[in-house]
Amino acid sequence: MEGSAVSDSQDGQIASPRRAPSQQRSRERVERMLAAASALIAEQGSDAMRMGEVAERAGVSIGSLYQFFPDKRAIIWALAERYTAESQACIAAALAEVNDAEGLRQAFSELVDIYYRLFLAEPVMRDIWSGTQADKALRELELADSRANAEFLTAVLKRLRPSADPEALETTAFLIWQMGEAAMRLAISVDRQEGDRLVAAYKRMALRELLGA
Amino acid sequence: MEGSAVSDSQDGQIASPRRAPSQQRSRERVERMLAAASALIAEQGSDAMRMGEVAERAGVSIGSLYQFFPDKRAIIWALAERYTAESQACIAAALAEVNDAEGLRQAFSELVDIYYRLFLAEPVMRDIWSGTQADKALRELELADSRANAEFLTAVLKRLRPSADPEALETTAFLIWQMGEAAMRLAISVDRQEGDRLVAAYKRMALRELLGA
DNA sequence: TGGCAAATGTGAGGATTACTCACATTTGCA
DNA sequence: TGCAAATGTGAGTAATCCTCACATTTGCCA
Repeated sequence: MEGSAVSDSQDGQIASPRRAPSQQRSRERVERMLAAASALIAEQGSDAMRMGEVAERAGVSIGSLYQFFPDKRAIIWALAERYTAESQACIAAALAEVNDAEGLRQAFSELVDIYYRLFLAEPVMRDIWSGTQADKALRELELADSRANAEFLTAVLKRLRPSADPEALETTAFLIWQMGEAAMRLAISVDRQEGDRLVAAYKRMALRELLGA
Repeated sequence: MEGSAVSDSQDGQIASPRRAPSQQRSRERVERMLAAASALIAEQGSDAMRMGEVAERAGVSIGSLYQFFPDKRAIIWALAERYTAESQACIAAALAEVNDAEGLRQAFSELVDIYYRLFLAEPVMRDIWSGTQADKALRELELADSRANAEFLTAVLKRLRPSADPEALETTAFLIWQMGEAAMRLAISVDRQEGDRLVAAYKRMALRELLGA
């Protein structure tokens, strides 16, 4: 029982694949399952997504689905993980080279715009991040992701303001990041015009905090 | 069929009592149902709350429960509505008399503290606001509540800065309010010390925005 | 190449739970 | 007192997640 590759989701813990697909065939099938889940979430939201429907659309049996995903949340979690990994790389790249205030202003402004467009365009991401508050495992993932992203920001701030209290900078960066996600969620849930204004206001506030020591 | 007091919850719409309790007896029973639900949510969270358990603990049958609440969400919604009504009155009172910058600073600071303590102390409120993102009806309620609260803040800002663009003030107030709720949710999901720092940082940022024109 | 263990595939059925409904009881009122 | 409306009941229905005993396929080695 030890040494098994199995890792079930329990309580609020992370739900990784029940069994890692080792053969080419199963890897392809798992991809089909994820694609089906993604499509269904885009159409109706993750809450309305039925496991039977995912299996049917992926052209596999319900048993196969559960061979690789211990439960429904695990599928959503797997999709969320992909998004976070992608966006984290993007964020790291955008902030890595920033060395002055003007650079930070530009990079941050661009990041906010990218995120906003992503939220507007990606129903799956939107849905998953919405459910983030209710699901413990997803919330952990989002918090971890947010901390990681905030760290890139902290690194920039430490470069720009070496004399400031590092802990305070960390708190500020983390808060700004989380508030950004809150602002985005808010922005996409009101009409487009108000959403744009809200994002612009957030950007202004965040930059004031980041730049105006 | 017209003129009935029935108002079922549909899709993402508001779920009000299926039938308004008109007799003393039923009013007391509805109170017991709400109390039972509240206790169960405090113990295990609204997701784990079972309708059968609510009925049992309230000492009524499952049928009686559904006589007054069209579905599970309606009970949660009813509890949420009480909280929002209470806190809105409190906020309105705190902001009504504010007429200068120093008054705003004090009133806002106090409000943030009150809210933070409330979030820390009230597991039910915490749980309900967490689920707010996933449930359409709850989200509507929270948005409406947030807009109402933001309006009190907007009124103050208009008094303090009569020459500013009113629409911009509204956007700012709404955003600050929503970010506050995000900051609170974040603060209670990390350890207490970091939570305190996050709330303090939020307060500082919000006040800078509110006061420093 | 044959054979075998491990990996993968299957879907009927178990278990849980929100919710319904046909019928019983209680209440307010003329 | 009688009766209609309000209220109360809980076994039963439906929907859905997930399991499990068994079938099939694959990789691998003698």
